[in-house]
Amino acid sequence: MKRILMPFKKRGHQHDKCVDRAVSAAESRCVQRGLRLTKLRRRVLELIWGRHEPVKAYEVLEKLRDEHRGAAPPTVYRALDFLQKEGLVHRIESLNAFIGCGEPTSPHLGQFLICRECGSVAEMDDAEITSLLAAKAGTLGFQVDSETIEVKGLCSECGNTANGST
Amino acid sequence: MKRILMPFKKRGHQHDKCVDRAVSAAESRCVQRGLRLTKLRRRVLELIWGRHEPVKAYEVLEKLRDEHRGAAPPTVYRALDFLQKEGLVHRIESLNAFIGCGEPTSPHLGQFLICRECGSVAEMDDAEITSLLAAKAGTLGFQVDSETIEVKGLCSECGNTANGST
DNA sequence: ATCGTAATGTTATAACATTACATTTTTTTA
DNA sequence: TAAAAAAATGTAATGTTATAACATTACGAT
Repeated sequence: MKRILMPFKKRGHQHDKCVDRAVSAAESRCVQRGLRLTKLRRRVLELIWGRHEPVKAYEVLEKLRDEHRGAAPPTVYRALDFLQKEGLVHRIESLNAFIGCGEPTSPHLGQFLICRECGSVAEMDDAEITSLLAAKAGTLGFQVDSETIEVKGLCSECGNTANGST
Repeated sequence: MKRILMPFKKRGHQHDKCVDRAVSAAESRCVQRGLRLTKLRRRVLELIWGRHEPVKAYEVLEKLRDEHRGAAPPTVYRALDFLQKEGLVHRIESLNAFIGCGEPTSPHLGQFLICRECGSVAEMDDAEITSLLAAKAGTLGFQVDSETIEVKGLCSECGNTANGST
C-alpha cells in the first residue's frame, strides 16, 4: 500500500490554503497531545511551508529576523527540532534543508522524491519499500530503526516538458 | 539479486590487508581509465579506509597535516570529490562523512546500514530495492536518477550481545 | 622549449549547527 | 495566590562542514 503524502506542486495552486491546512493540522495535533505550538514554532512552520521545496534553516532565520528582532540560529534550530520530533517537518539530509510534512497526523519517516529541475519534493510513505528494505537488512542480521530515503531525478512536470526543443 | 559489498567488520580481522586490497583495486581501476591516483588521493583513500566506519573530512585533514604541511580543507575535499566521482568512496549524507566503497570496480550507488552502537557500516547494492523504489516513484511520474538510502539500526554483532545483562 | 591542462597550494569566507548560560514565561503545586 | 519547577526563549560565542577565488606547480604533448 502506498500513500502519496505530498504530491508535486500543481501549477497555479493556491498555496496559502496549502499552508493554512498544514498549520491547522499541526495545531490540532499539538492540542491533542498537550504540546505547545508557540508563536515562534508556528511561524517557523509557516516559513518552512512557504515553498514546496526544501527550505534551509538560515533562510528561515533571515525571514524570521524581519519580524522578530533577536532571532538567532538556536531560535530556528530549536523550533525545527520540535517540529521534527512531532513529525510536522522532515529534514532532507542530502540537502541540509527542511520541508513540511504532508501528513502530520502521526510521526513517520518518508521517502522523498526531489526534482533536479524545479527543486520541488514529493513525499511518499510506502510500506512496501520500508518492509523490503527491512527484510534485506534482516538477512545481514541488521535490525532497522529508521531509514533515510531520498531520491533525485525529474518530476512529471519537468520530465514532460520536452527539453530537447529549446 | 543482492550483493553484499561490504559486510560488517569481523572481530579481529586484519584490517591492513583490507585497506591494501582497496587501494590496489583503486590503483588498477585508475590505470585502466587513464586517471591519476596521485600520492595525495591515494593517501586520502587510505585514511578513509582507516576504519570500517564513516570518516569525517576534517579527521582526514587532521591526519594528513601530520605528514603533509599545508594541507587545507580544499586539499581533502578535492581528493574526496575525485574518489567519489570514480566510485572509490561514498558519502554518507546523514552523517556528513565518507566511507570506502566495498566494490570499486564500477561506480554505483549503494544502500548503507549504519549501526547505532558500534558505528560500523555495511554496504548493500540491492537491485530489488532500487527497482522497487524506481517503480513506486514512476507511478508518480518521477524518473529516478540517483538514490540515497541510509538505514540506522543495530548490526548483528551489537544486536546479539545481550544488552540487558550489563 | 613552450604550451596547455590537471593538480595542488594558499587564503579567506560561506554555510550549517551547537554549546553554554542568562532571562523570561508558563505550569504546577503547596 | 505565592513559591517552586519546568519549559521556552534570548544572547554570545564557537564549533563544524564546505566552497570560492586566485596563485603556483607538475606533467604530458607537440
